[in-house]
Amino acid sequence: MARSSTRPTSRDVAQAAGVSQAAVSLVLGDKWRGRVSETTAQRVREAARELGYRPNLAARNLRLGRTRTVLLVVPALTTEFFAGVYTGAARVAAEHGFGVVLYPSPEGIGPARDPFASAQTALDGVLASSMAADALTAIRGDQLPLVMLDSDPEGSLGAATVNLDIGDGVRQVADHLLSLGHRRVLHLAADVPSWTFELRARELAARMAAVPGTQVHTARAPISIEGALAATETALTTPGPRPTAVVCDDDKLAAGAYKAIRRLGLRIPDDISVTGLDDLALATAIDPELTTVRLDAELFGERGMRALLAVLEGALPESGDIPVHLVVRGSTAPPPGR
Amino acid sequence: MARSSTRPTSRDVAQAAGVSQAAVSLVLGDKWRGRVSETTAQRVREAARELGYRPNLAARNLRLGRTRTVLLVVPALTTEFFAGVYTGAARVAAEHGFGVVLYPSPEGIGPARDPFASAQTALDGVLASSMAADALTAIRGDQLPLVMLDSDPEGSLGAATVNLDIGDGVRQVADHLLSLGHRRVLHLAADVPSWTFELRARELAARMAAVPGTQVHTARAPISIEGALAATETALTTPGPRPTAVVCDDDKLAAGAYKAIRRLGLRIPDDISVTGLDDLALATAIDPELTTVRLDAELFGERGMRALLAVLEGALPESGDIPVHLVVRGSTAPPPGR
DNA sequence: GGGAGGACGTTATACGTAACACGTGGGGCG
DNA sequence: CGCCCCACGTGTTACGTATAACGTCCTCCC
Repeated sequence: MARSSTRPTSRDVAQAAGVSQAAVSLVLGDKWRGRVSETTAQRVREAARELGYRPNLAARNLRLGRTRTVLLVVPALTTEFFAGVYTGAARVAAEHGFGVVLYPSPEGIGPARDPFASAQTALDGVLASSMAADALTAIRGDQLPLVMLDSDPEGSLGAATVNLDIGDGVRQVADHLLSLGHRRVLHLAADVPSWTFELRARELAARMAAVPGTQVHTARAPISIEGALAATETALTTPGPRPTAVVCDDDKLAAGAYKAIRRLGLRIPDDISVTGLDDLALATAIDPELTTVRLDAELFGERGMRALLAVLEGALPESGDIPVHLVVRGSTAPPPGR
Repeated sequence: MARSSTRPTSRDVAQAAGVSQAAVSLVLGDKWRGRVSETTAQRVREAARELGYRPNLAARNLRLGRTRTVLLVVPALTTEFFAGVYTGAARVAAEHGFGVVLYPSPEGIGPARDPFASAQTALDGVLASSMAADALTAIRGDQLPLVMLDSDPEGSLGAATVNLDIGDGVRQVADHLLSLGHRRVLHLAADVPSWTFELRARELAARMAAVPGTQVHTARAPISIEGALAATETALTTPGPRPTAVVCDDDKLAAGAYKAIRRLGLRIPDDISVTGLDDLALATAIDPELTTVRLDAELFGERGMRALLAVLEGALPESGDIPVHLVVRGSTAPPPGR
């Protein structure tokens, strides 16, 4: 119990199982056929699981002089293109027992920083987006210092959290539309179970409800242009008074909404206003340019990293949400007949 | 000389400098103030440089029980948003002497694969995009097995290369426009010194020249919507007969061209056709949808990785360019008056 | 009944680095 | 003149793992 502060080694496992360290290595390395009895192997595996043993990769790499790891150098991370490159490469690598580590040649970080400085690996800590939920259990298993990005403060596993003030962004959108005179709004929501999207729905509904006579209908769509197109088209052709504005959970959904609206022969923003959230390049590529909420992703990353570094030093991370700002462009206007 | 096949260790450096291994560690670790004379330190640094010494990170990490490396978990790599997150995080981390390794929670790679399997680090090999040129010198310094992605076969440092058949893509674009009847074309070129962009210009010019009476003018723009907008507007308002088609080096440039054309009061494709290259989500978000060349990024990644694995096994990598396909959408039509 | 060999493990070692704990002269100071 | 301490290093160790090289029994067969 006294040594619970340090990670268990194969020697600890050996002691717990009453065997030598070598035996542990053999069993866990799957090299024990005919060298260790089934029952002993069982006992070793049990002990390893109980102690939460994870091999020290630095030691293994040193011993083997090999890492089964490959570096993928890409020009930057800003392109969807290289996202696909990574996906394909990682799949094949995984099939061969290799890992892939990304080194996105950073534009903001001085010229030609040594790629290998980024690869010292085995980890000191983790900065995790709450949307990568399935990876979190594995992370917690390692008891590594953890900082969450944009996570439900209640459900963040006790880890420190850095959040964008998305709730305020949604309120800004609502206020903007209300002040233009909109009262019937369609919320095009991302069909993804995530705290951040629930927050958006909640805040939008609450803010609109503060003004008498407002209505918010909701349509759900997967985060893709086609999905948003279909959902929007369905929602806008439903009988009853048509919404005068569509509030989208992100810019990509808004791009889909544009296509649906255009397909119905309506004009943006004359017949119907549209808002997004993210302020991607996409927002200014489409016509008219999209009124949206700008999220300062770089600042978000900076703050997250600062928090993690603070945790690593035993200090208390800076708190407070990161402010976001509404960017008004050409996709919003007063509702027709006003 | 005989041991030139294996990487030099700090002990090799020590021997070359006529000091102990400990001294080397002190000098290179910058902990020698008042412990080692300036002249001796000089000698050690000299020897290290001469031997091309690089510390073994696995050994260092093992010794220190610490890695100064942090993991950033993101939902996927497909969002520009998290690209910004990475940039900001990496900048701050670098300021603190930390590296960042990306673990893009892979959608295609089975559920919740252990993030730490990807982090075995120190590298066996490198898969490098030719666009990350500034990083390449550092890579070569380590003599790691290397496979280049989309690189000039002549200038790839002797490394194996996996290429998309961009040249053929450009030829398909040219043939498409020619068969529609276009004869005056504006080439909106990426203002980036890179083999792949030179190739596009060369192939386009060659293919168009095969038909008598064709003209290709060139405008250069940085790869951004605003840059492309400005360059296109300038090019289209130049005196003389206006081009009937704009061939863009990628989809983002095409989005900028759209805005310039619209600003000039022209219609796509009635007055002028536009083509892109990449087939990003952007291509179907804009109106009309963009005729472009689809690059199979995932396949590209797969082929690259396969090649690298082959090199690591001492085998000969599969050769042959990866085919690409023209996707005809609504942005191209016969030229006006035809 | 004796030796060979399989079943089951163990002991010992090396990977390359960082840093603690020691030397060892020589010069300054009392 | 004697002592101490500083300048300049060196010897040694440990980090945690994988694996080669050894034991032991016990069984089985001649």
